[in-house]
Amino acid sequence: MIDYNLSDNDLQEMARFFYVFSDPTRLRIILFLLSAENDSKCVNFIAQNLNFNQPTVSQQLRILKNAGLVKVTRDRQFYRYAIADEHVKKIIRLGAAHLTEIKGVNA
Amino acid sequence: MIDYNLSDNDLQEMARFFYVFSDPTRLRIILFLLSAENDSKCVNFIAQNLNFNQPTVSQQLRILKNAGLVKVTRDRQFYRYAIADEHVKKIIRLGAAHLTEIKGVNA
DNA sequence: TCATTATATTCGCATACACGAATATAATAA
DNA sequence: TTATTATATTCGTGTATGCGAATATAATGA
Repeated sequence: MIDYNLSDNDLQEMARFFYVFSDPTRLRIILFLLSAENDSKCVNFIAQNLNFNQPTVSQQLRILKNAGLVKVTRDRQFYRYAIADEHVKKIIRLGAAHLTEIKGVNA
Repeated sequence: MIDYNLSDNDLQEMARFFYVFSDPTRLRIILFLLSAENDSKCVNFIAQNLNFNQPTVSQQLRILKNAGLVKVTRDRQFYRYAIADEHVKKIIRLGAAHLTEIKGVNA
């Protein structure tokens, strides 16, 4: 089922994929985008709602875009971002499951 | 289903969880441990098979242990490591799925 | 006890990263 | 055209990280 002999290249790509989810700021943005998956959100809206600086949001969205996890649509002078990969939700669910498990053990 | 309002603390823990999977060396070790899940493997065996230095393997195993993803058992002077969290396999499968999807798009 | 083996730990270094200030770009509006 | 708005990009800085050399620790064996 699992390929245990991935190439160095594949391994690097996989690591790069998980890297995207290894930062709290990016996770916060991802969760925000997931929270209303239907309507995409522009940069300043995200920044204001999550209390981040605009460049911070812009930079993290670029990382998400390069990883193919968000898609951008242009609406006049706005860039609207939305989650583009269905794996994102699954990954977040796994992360949350791990969280509750850890918590359950310590509680 | 998904909690979109996680605390900063939870977010940090989740990020820390995904961070573990964001390095090719750690992924290689994880895959190797998963490849024969039943018998746990000692450090030098892993190092020799994967062609890594012993301290490198030791350090990465410590990260995996601190994250609660591997368990250690002592066998004489050997420390034997094995995957301890069932989420690991699911995460790897998701990463592999993302890989093949990316490849499929570019092929 | 002394040597060997297995593993962990420390340390230094090169690299990657996140972020905010400043700036650039681009579209809209007056 | 000029001002404003939205976003991207650049740059500097502090911090985290991975790794290998060297060393420490601990168990076994002679």
